[in-house]
Amino acid sequence: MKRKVTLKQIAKELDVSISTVSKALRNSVEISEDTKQKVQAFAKLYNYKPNNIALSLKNRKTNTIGIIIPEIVHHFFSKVIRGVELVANQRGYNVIIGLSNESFAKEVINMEMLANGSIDGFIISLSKETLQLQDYHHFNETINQGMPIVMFDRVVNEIQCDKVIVDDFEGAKNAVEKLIKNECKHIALITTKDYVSVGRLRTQGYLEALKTHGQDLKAELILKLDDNVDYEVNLDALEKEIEQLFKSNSKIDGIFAVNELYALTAMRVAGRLGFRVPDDIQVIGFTDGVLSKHSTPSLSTVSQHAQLMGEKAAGLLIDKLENDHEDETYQTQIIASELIERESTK
Amino acid sequence: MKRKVTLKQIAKELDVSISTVSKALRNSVEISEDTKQKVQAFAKLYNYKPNNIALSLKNRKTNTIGIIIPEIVHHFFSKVIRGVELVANQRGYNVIIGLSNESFAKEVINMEMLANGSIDGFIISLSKETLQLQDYHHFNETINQGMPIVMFDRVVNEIQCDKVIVDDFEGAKNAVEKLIKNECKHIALITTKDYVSVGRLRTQGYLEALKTHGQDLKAELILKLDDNVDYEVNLDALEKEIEQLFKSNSKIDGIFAVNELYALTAMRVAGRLGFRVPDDIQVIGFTDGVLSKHSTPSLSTVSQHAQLMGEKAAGLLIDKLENDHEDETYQTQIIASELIERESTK
DNA sequence: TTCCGTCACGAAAACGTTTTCGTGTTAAAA
DNA sequence: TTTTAACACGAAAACGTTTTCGTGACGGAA
Repeated sequence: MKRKVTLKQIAKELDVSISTVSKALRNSVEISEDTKQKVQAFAKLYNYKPNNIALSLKNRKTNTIGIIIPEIVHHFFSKVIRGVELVANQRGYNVIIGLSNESFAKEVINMEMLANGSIDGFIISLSKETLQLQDYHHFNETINQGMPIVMFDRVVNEIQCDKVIVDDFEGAKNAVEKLIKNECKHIALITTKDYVSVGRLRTQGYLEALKTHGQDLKAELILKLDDNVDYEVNLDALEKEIEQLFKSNSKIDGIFAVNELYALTAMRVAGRLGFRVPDDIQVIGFTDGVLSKHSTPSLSTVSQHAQLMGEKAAGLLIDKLENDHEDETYQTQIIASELIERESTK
Repeated sequence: MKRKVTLKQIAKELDVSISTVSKALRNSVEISEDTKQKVQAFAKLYNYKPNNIALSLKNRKTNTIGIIIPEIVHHFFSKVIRGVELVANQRGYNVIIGLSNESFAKEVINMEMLANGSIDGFIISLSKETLQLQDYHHFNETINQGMPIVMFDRVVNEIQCDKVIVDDFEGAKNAVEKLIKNECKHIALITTKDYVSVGRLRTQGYLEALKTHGQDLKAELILKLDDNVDYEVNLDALEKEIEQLFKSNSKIDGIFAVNELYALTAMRVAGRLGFRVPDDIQVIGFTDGVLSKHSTPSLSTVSQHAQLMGEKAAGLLIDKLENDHEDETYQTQIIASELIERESTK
């Protein structure tokens, strides 16, 4: 077992100073050709690679970015990570992940753990609990210490930083307009409670589309679900809620759901109740998920371009890092969503 | 913008030495109560936290583990990561990710990038290309330098290290036996080419089950797909292959597929060809996926307990790290798979 | 011969810690 | 009064780099 070789060891072996070795390896003009050759050959032989930690300490720069997300077993977030990793790698950065698990406390802990020198900057999507509590001190403190943050998807105005979001409002509006254009007269909305910013915006998009096209808003067509319930493990409850929606509104002919699971479950419940999709009821979801593509019928959906969001976020962060934060202005990049039409709409 | 405060700054401010500050903060008996109080109060006020990088350099221990996987937008792998992150966090470690994207070169690059001091050990699942090339030098070099590796799922005998695998053979055998018990007489296998170890083992499980129960093996019932084709983006091609399988074997009444996508697609194709699932054809997949649960009919499947695999892998790695690698023996932990019966089987 | 400039290299500081060892002061013991 | 021990603290090394600055040797110019 050969431990990694250091400059010091090379220096000793070759009977020169550490400085000489370092310079020789970096091809400094200060060092004679002879010595350079000798040192470089030796280094190659022993597969010398500079120690990253030492470099980080010296340069006060880790070339690592931290990404904190609520959940990783989630198509959207894993695609974002892929985007982040892609450009991070291209630009010589590593990616370290922290999962908040939708918990405020874990978000704070994770950030504190990483903020003490382990990384150069953060990419973050807020946990639901943080959104509820509206406690953003940990972000502001981090920013105050000179560590840049880029937020994506679940963002919040109270924090001054770069942001990457999808046009939730427009995306939802387009989706609902599509349903209207397809002659749906009674479009239901399945959404979350308002504290999740994206849910709120998508709800507003729905409202706006109705308003624009002169459909009146019927409160009984809106189902607001408690997003704290994990319907992924509690599917029955979700189905009951949706079934209730159908039963008290027999004329529903269109559904816009703010995420994939809601949309899919709505389709299934509709089918069970004897409705045909898309003939009787058309459905559009909001997501980057894998379910939409593979369900039968496949689900029309508003794609968020998650990977692109990750790429943009990483790009923004690294730009800021390499400009030495000199740019004190913050930008919000909006990624255009895209309506992907599949079998659940006409 | 207040930069993070260091020991040196505290020392200067309080007019004591750096050593004194360090000791005071660690509650050393060498320091008087008075001084301790003063220092600790000051540190708290300025929110002093030791710099991780400096600690890493000093202790030659980063408390970070690297996980290298072929793909992150994948239910199985993201669940593994969740498991890894869970126990890593519990035990005070961070997790840094590298994506090989199924490429040998990227796997090597990623490992080299991390092996130079950034992490204490690796958790890895091999890329397909690595499995094909059978070039494992980067693993052996890493291990030789004293950095422990734990492999999971896609492992290989040539590398001496701890491993965590699922009982692919048994899992497949059980699944096929379930089909046999449910009176399937013509069970087809949809699998990958043999270089992916897990595909090979599952295939063997299928063969073994047939043999045990006296069914003869019909080569035309086995569909070996080229796993290099990304059928996720090339669904049509996959459907065609499977359709071909059905058409040339009209008596198929059971299907065992080595992953979720194959199983799901088989169900869909079967449906299109007029077969009813599970009445005419029963289907079992192999996966930890989300598709199985939400498809209609929902898919019976062999669960791999991905998160548990991640937890075990992290546990093994950290154990080895904290025993100072003194334990020179390697173990292979086998996670029992579990047949989850849903609607696609009787 | 003297001076100066170039060449090739080494010493040392710095990044932020922890820890070992040394040392000056004070109080108690002889 | 002298010796000793406890106490409280500081200096310095170490982790592995990079970089600035200093310096001795040597050759050429004056």
